[in-house]
This record gives sequence, C-alpha cells and structure tokens, in this order.
Amino acid sequence: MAERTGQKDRKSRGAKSARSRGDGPPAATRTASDGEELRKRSELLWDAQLRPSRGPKPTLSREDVVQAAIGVADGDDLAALTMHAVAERLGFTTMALYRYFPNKEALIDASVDAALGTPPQRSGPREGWRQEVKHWAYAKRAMLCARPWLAELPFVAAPHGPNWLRWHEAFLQTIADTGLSPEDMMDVLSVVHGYVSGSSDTAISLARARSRGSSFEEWAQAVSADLCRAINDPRYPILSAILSSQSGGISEASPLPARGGRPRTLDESFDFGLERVLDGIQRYIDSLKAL
Amino acid sequence: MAERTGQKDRKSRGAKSARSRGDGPPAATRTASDGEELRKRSELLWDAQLRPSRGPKPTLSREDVVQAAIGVADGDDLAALTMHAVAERLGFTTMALYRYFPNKEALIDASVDAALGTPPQRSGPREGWRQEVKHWAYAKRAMLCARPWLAELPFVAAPHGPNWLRWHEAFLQTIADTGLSPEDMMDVLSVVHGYVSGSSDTAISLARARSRGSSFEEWAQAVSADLCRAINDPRYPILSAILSSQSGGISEASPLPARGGRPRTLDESFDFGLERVLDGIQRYIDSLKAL
DNA sequence: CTAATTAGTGTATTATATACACAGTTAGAG
DNA sequence: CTCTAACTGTGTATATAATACACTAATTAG
Repeated sequence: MAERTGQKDRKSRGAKSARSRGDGPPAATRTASDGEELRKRSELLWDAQLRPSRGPKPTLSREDVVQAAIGVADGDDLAALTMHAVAERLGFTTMALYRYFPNKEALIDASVDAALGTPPQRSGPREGWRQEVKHWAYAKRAMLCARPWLAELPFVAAPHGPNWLRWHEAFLQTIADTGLSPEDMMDVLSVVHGYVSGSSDTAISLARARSRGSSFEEWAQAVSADLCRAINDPRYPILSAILSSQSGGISEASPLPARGGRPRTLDESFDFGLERVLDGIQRYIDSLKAL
Repeated sequence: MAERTGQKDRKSRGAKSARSRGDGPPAATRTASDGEELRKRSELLWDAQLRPSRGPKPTLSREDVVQAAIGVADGDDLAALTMHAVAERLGFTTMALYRYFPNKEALIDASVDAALGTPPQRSGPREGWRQEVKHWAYAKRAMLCARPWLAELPFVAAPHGPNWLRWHEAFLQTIADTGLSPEDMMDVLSVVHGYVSGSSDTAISLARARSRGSSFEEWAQAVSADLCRAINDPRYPILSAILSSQSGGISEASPLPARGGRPRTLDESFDFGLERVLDGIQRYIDSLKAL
C-alpha cells in the first residue's frame, strides 16, 4: 500500500505526463482527481483551434499533425507512433509538436477521434431500422479493421470527440422512428456498440496481421493455437469436444455464396451474432408496440 | 513509406522487445512475422514451469512474480506496473525478474491470465441456460471492474492462457444442453463475450475512478461532459434531443428496488442490454427446436 | 572435490517523452 | 514606421523504463 511512495513523488516531478497512454493519471494525481484529468483531456480534444495571436503564424495546423500521426500509425502500429516519428514525417523537430499539442496523450486523443472518421451517410431512402443498424455495425467494424492500431488503445477512460459523437448520432438516426424511449435508445446503442467493438477483436487481429504481411494461414494458426491447447485437456471438456468435432480452424471469406455445411467465416460469425442481437432488440420493440 | 527505415533498423537492435504492450511486433519483424510473434508469446504463456537444473534454486517462482505484478497493478494502474516496481515489491533488483520472464510482455501476458482468475463454479442445481449465462456475464463484468487495469490493455492480439480458456469453458457449460451445434455454441459465446467486454467500459471506468478515490459525482460529470457537448450542436440533432430530454446524468446504484420513472443505473443498463442479447439467443434456440 | 551452471547484482545503453532556454519572426502599440 | 512582446521552431538536457552484458557467489552433478 504505502510502498513506492517515494518513487511516486519523484515520478510526479519528472515525467509527470510521460505516461504513454494506457497509463492512468499521473502519480501526481493524489491531488488532481481522475475526473479532473478526464475533463482536461476532453477540453483539449474539443477545443480544436489554435487562437490567433501576436507572433509568427504556425506553419502547421493541429490537423496536419494529427494526419501525420495517423499516417505513422496506419503505416505501422501504435508503437511506431512516437513524437519523433510524427515530427520526422512532417519535417520538423520533435519539440515542434509541443507547440500544437501539450503532450503525446493529447495528440493521440485527437488522432483517435480523427481516425474514427465520419460514419457513412444514408444515401437512398429509409430501409427500416434493422437493415440500417446492420449497415452501421458493418461500417464500424470495417473502420476498426482498417485501423487496427485503434484496437491497441485501451478502451476505457478516453474522452470522446466530435467523430465519436457522430457515430453515435448516426446510430440513433437509424432507430429514431422505432418508438423507443430516449433512454431505451441510448441503451440499445450501447448494446450494439458493445457487441461490435467487443466481438471484432479477431477480425481486427486478422486485419493487422494482413497489413503486416502475414498470410492468412499463418495468422489463423497462431490465433487458434491457444484454443487448440484445450484439446484433450481435462480442464476443458466441452471446449475440447467442440474443437475436436470441428473440421478445420478459422476459414477465410469464401467466394461460395452457399451456406452449406461449410463452417462460418469470421464475417459470417459476426453476422450471426449481430442477427441475434437484432432479434433481441426487435423483440423488445415489438413488445412495446403490443402495449 | 520508406521513411524511418534507418531508425527502425536501429530500433530492432537495441530495444527490440522494448515495446511495452500495445506495441506490435518489434520492427525487426520484417523477418519474424506476426504469427510467429504470437506463437512465441503463447508458448511462453503456457509453458509455465521453470525447468529444474544444475545451479542454485531460484528463490521465487513465476507465480510469485506474477502475484507481485498483479499487486502493483491492483494498487495503482497499468502504468505503475514497471519491472522496477515489481522487483521492489519482491525485494529484488529489476534485473532479477528477467530470470523468470524474458521480457515485460511475457510477464504481463502471464499476469493478465492470472488476473482473470477462475470463473465461478455453479454450486447448486442447474438453473437453465439463460439464468446461468446471466451469472456468467455478471461475474465477468465484476471481474473486469475489480481489475480496471485489465481494460487499459489493448484488447487484441494477446495470447489466451489457461484462465481465459476456463472462462470460455464455463460459458460453454451453461449452454451445453441447449441443442446448439458446436459452431453455434462458439458463436453464441462470442456474442455474449463481445457484449460483456464491449459494453462494460463505463462501469470499468467508474470502478477505476472509485479505486483512485474520485467521488461518483465527479466521475459522472467528467464522463458525461463529452456527451453534453452534443447538446444544441446542430451536428447531433437526435443526441441533443435525447440528452435534453433526460433529466439527470448517469445515476448511481440506487437502493430503491422500484423500476419507476427513475433512469436506469449503469448496472441496469447493462442488464437491459443483456436481456436483449439473451432474447435474441433464445429466439434462435427456439427456432432450432421448432424444426 | 571440482567443474559446470545458474541466481541475483551492478552497470551501461537505448528509446522516448518532455522541460527549458535560445534565436529569429512578426503583429500590433506608439 | 518602429520597436517590442509574444510566439515559432530548434537544440540541448534530463528523467524514466526496458533490457543487454558481464560479474560474483552459490550449488549440484559426477
């Protein structure tokens, strides 16, 4: 409990905000609370403009820096996203970035929100909430797979920026006419959002492996290796039985439209789960209408 | 594209595995592929025993080191989990840890699996799959909230250890007699698992704030601050309307058993979503039985 | 008993974030 | 039109953390 106090005090002086994401508030936060910390990050994220002032104009915009950061992460992964790498890509020194963002965390917060992009807009006529929610879920999953480094971030306690809200808004639009109460709508959003982000890890992992040049087979073998250890292990009787019964491992997207005895692909499994979730929501909506 | 090549080469020599989690494979992985990397981590995770050999006996066990690491993270957060902090807690030098784990990543992999713990065992008689799945989901959520630092980890590409499999096994046991096919069972697992992990972020964030001494009000205000920015912003018409319509923000668990006009608590919202998911699964199971 | 082998230590290196001070630039006060 | 405060980008220094490497002491197989 009381151990490391000395060290923490030291830490709070030097590299106070040296935590490179995934870290909590700095140790100095004996004083500034968790909420305080979050609020500051949120403010930095939303207060996007540099105010005009006296001296020379900045050569870059925050947006430029964010784009460079995204470029670095896209090209490699989150680990490659160092202040130095971003600065180099822009042709500036590392320290120049601190004129645009007070620390790396702020840059990442901004980059994450920018990387989310804007959700796809409905182009044609309304298709009914169910179909539209599906589109939304696919789009979100695709977005995550396109930027696997987003999944390398911790998924809690980050502030939500404009684009995050846009995704939420887009979802709410799809269910705006279902007769759900405001509270229900928010909770339904949470269900679908939770399912999509929580269940996309395998697909994201595959996308990442691909972007790094691994073959599908190689990746699939590595991913299923852990599961396979369950086989014949008495601690995992059911898992063992299931795995033994299944013919192959994970299968790639197949060109066959048939849904025969072939095991589901990753995307089909996602789809399967999504249909269950939607069925559940549907049932709730129907039950409300029945009243 | 080709930029940073020089740096990468340098990097691959020095701090090759210096990536402190969340990093991808080392830059040197132009050679060793993603799959290779994962396989190695998996092996380290499962090959838990130190082989006996000639020289002096190790004073500690891997388990000791893991427990110390968990203790450090529990007491603070993931950022506090440094090799030095763990070593200090054990009364050893930093480098001593490298006799037990080849690098920090391996220690974290092991610590994460240990931190998952074992899922609760059913004590009484069978209660039906639905009730048992709910228990499982609650337990999993509670486990995550008890160890908020787990949510600071990236949620992809980590190897799955024995305890992870135990949680899977426990889930499968709850739906073993539903008549689902092996493949369906795995996909149903994925649905519930996805929902639970994807939708627990707010509760985890609260748990973390609590463990750091923030008050509920403070946390709630910080968390809802971002959402509140949507109010009166023309980009978010529906969100804005919903938020305006809702009386208060997030509400804490209330002692009132009544489910009146009061807004749902965090846990109730989780419950609401879980019921939708379960309804969807139920419907699928029923549809199979109807055949 | 002795040589092989290992445990834990101490020290050095590297990567990264970032504090700090400086030099040149520019917008607005006078 | 100056002149100066404020600001931009740079260069340098520092702190933290991971970890490579070499060393000493301990221990056991033969």
